[in-house]
Amino acid sequence: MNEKRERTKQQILAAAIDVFHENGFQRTRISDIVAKAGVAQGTFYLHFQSKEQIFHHICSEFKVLFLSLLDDAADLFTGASIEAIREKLFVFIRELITLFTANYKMARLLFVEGNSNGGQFNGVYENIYAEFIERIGKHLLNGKNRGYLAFEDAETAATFLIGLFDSSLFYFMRVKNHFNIDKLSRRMTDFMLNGLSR
Amino acid sequence: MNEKRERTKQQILAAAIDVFHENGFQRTRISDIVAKAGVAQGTFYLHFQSKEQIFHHICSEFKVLFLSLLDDAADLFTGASIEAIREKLFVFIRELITLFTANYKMARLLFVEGNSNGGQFNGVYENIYAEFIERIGKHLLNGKNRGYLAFEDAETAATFLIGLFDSSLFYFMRVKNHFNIDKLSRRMTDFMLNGLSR
Amino acid sequence: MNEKRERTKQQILAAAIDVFHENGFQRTRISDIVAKAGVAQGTFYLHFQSKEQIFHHICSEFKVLFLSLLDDAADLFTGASIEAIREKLFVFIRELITLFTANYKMARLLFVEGNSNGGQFNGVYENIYAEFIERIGKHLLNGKNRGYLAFEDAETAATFLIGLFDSSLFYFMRVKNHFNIDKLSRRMTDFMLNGLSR
Amino acid sequence: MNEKRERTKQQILAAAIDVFHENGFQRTRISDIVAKAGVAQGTFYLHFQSKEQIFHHICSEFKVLFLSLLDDAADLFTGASIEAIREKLFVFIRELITLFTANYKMARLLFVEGNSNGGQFNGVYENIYAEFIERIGKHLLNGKNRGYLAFEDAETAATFLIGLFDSSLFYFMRVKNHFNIDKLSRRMTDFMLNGLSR
DNA sequence: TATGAATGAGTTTTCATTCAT
DNA sequence: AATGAATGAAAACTCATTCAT
Repeated sequence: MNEKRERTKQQILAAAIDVFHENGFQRTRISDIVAKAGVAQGTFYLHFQSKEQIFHHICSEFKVLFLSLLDDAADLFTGASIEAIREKLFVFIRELITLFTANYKMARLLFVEGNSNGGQFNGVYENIYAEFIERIGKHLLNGKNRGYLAFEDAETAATFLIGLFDSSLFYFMRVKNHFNIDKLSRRMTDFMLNGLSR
Repeated sequence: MNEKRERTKQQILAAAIDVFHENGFQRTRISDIVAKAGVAQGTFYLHFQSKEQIFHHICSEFKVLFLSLLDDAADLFTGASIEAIREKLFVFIRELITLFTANYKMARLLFVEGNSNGGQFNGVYENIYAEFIERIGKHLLNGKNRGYLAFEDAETAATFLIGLFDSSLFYFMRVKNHFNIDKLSRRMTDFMLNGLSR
Repeated sequence: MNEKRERTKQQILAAAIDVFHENGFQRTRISDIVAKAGVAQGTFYLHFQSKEQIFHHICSEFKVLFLSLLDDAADLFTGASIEAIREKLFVFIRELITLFTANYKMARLLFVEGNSNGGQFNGVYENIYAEFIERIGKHLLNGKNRGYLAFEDAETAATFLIGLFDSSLFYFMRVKNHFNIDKLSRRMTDFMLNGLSR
Repeated sequence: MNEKRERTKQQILAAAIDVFHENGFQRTRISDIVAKAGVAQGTFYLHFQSKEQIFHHICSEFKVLFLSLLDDAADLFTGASIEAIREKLFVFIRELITLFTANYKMARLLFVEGNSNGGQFNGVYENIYAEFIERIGKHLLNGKNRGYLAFEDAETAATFLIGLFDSSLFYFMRVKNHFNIDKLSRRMTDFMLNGLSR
């Protein structure tokens, strides 16, 4: 019984991600979600309180995945040599890209849809973006202190890296059906490390 | 007479930019716009055909400003020396940032709001973004051919530059009340050129 | 087994009386009733056919108690002396008030909730009210024929007595936490008999 | 223009009184009101905020009429003789009955519908009922002090009078198509004054 | 040209009732 | 007999757009 309930909830979630991605938050109707999920209108409200709430739920789900990846990157820009650092950064970026591509729709909901819409979901977005920048900024300082990196201001540098990462990644995911993750990760890594060298 | 009409239209446009920026496209009501503009509900439709149309109008207005700047940058990455290129790039970026900050709300409507919302305005956005990438990509090839720049794929490199530019610029405009345009332009220029060096 | 079933039904009934009284018929949800009764949603429909039906059931339950009291009052206003009549009336009124206070919520559902709500339950209410007036009217005629009472029209007089009784009793039950039943019965009796004297 | 707006509002109000009276508050739909008023659904919301609000509005309208009648009765039970008092009371009751019959539907909404519905509108009802009782109670004390009336407790006596008045009046208005206002007023007056004599 | 009252289609949400377990 | 998940019809309310003045 409980298992079936959970299955229904997952159906609704999956359908919601799809139609939110397709039509945007505002333009998707609950009726779109339930139609795609194959359940009745009222069933939606057994599992979620409102359209807003399910959107938050989806964003939070991706946020957890994303932040756990950030946690694993604690010693980014800390290594025995610039080549060791390059390798670590490459692995990290590849993991990030893999996460984003595997959850493209969710990622886009949080990072793009969440960023617009006149403040309605800016809380979630700004919160996670600030976290992203702060952590990368800290790691960058490590690299600078060890003499591997050169930049004037950590926040600015972090913003450059992250901006480059998210904006171009979403571009590729949007316009290319498939792209070589390894190659893109490598190019990003090189561009970033070059950008932060003297 | 005609002058008064024009003034009314400008009032509506200015109000629309404000409330679109504040509440997002979907959540702004025509009644919000006309209230802020100080005109009657019906007056809106004497000047614009629909909510969609005024949004497009605003985006187009910024698009014109933006593309004319791009036109001026025809010989970007073409110069007598790397330092000459650096200076040209710096000037170009500073002009871009100046344009974006002077028209922050319009810029954000086009680049952020236009990017989300499930395809409703993706036409405008994707169109201008593609143009941006294509032109920068061409300029980059010039720079590569002359031996000033090193990268494997022009589209990828252009995407990096533009992603870095727009994503981080919007971040600064959103979270900082004021920031030093010169300094930011300089740092971006350096980061970009370093990123594109061997 | 059958005993347990009956207990469940009583739980639902008790809960229904409470929440109907608290929120009114329309505003109580079946989910409120079952929540208070501590049973599942579906269980309600094993015992009652609908929300209307349980409301009717409750009203009928009180109606039975009420009419049996009326039956006992067959020889009201029939007595050896005005003082004997006064005593009989006093006892009758006291019994009525006792019944109403002991079943305040049910009484209010029938007499107040049943009187409003645009005809939905007016059948039950009007039926019992008409019965009330008719019987009291008949008793009053007895009293008049024997020369104990004076009034022009029995229906009018009965309406006065009953109106006075029900309206003021509900007022006291609503605004006073406790009140002296004996005293109120005595005052009502005196007021009524005085009102019906020359 | 403004006049037409007002006319529309009055149409909606009249329709609302009708359908509230016919179906009760909960069971009337906005669509019923606007259908009867001959306007569109949205027009309702140009004039009233919600179903609750228009109900309050209607009750308040009657409340004003009612309280102004109460104001005029300041010297009730104050007179040169019991017969003078009887005449004053008769006039007052006749005015009240006239007001109630002329505005039967509104009166019933406030005094009956407002009394039930599980507390949703009890505020309005209880407020006006308490006012009624308090004022009549004060007048009664005057009559008692001058030796014209006899009763133990003014609140109880007032409650009797008012209960008799409202409950029986609504009964007559409900079951009789027409009734003689003068005759009913006279009978009520006599019953009340007799009821309050030794 | 400007006004603002009116329109009515469209969407969310609620909740009595059903039914598989 | 009891459960509680699922249903879907019904209703309030919003708001872009129209149109008479």
